[in-house]
Amino acid sequence: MARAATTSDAFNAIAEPRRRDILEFLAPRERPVNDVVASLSLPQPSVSKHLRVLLQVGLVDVRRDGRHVLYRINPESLRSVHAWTSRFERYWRSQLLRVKERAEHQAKRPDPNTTKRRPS
Amino acid sequence: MARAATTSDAFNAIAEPRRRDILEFLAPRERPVNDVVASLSLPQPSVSKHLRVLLQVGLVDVRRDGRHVLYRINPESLRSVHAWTSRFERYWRSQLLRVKERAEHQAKRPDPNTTKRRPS
DNA sequence: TTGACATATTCCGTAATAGGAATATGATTT
DNA sequence: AAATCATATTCCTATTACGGAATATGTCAA
Repeated sequence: MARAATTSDAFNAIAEPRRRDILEFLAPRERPVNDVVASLSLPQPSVSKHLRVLLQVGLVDVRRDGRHVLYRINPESLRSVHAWTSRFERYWRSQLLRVKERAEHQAKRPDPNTTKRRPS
Repeated sequence: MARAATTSDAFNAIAEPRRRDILEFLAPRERPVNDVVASLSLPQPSVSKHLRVLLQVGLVDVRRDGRHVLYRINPESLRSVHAWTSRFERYWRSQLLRVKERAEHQAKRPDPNTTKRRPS
């Protein structure tokens, strides 16, 4: 059956690194396509195609202004991904805690490699 | 060049919904392959293949115990994805704020389409 | 209308997927 | 050693993605 379409959901859409770059670039404010092209040094057709994917999964919105087409992120669509990863937050937190505890035990018998040092 | 390999990073690996299901199942504690098979009702070879992908990107770890092979999540690897989406948190927060403000203005001049209604 | 600018679409080739079925490998028990 | 249990690998196929190049579409200006 092959891999799921990139347009099937946000998870598939953001698997492509360039699309993540585009989203980051659009985050602060809406931008015309050519700004993306210039900023990321990608061929214009490539950017248009990536934007289309992002649009189809609702990660960006568009509006036209004269001959410019302005894209902006729809951050709401990223919440699903954020929410999913958040389910694992407690696990990496407890993992960090274990690391921290180990470090504190170490502190009783200090490790020369870990002690403070100034740049010589 | 075709799509990036599913094994190239966590983003690509979790694009596959079954792999996300597997990670959720493994989250509480390590499990043998057959538990995953039984729990998710997937063919065993399919599970083994998915686990291999997850292993290659570091999303899970393994250890052998007799004839069982126990997989466990490595939540640390999901932090990168969480961290990336977090960069957009402030944007959806302000988006929510705008929605909330609109709602409060609406409250002053109630919209009949929005007012409460009981099923007739 | 013609031209210039901005963006989108199409066509092509290559590469890589996930699923299914069959089979191989590894470990344990009898 | 043979049978059994647990897991991994291989082979096959249909589908799809991405990049590049060329071209189409759309909008404004002169």
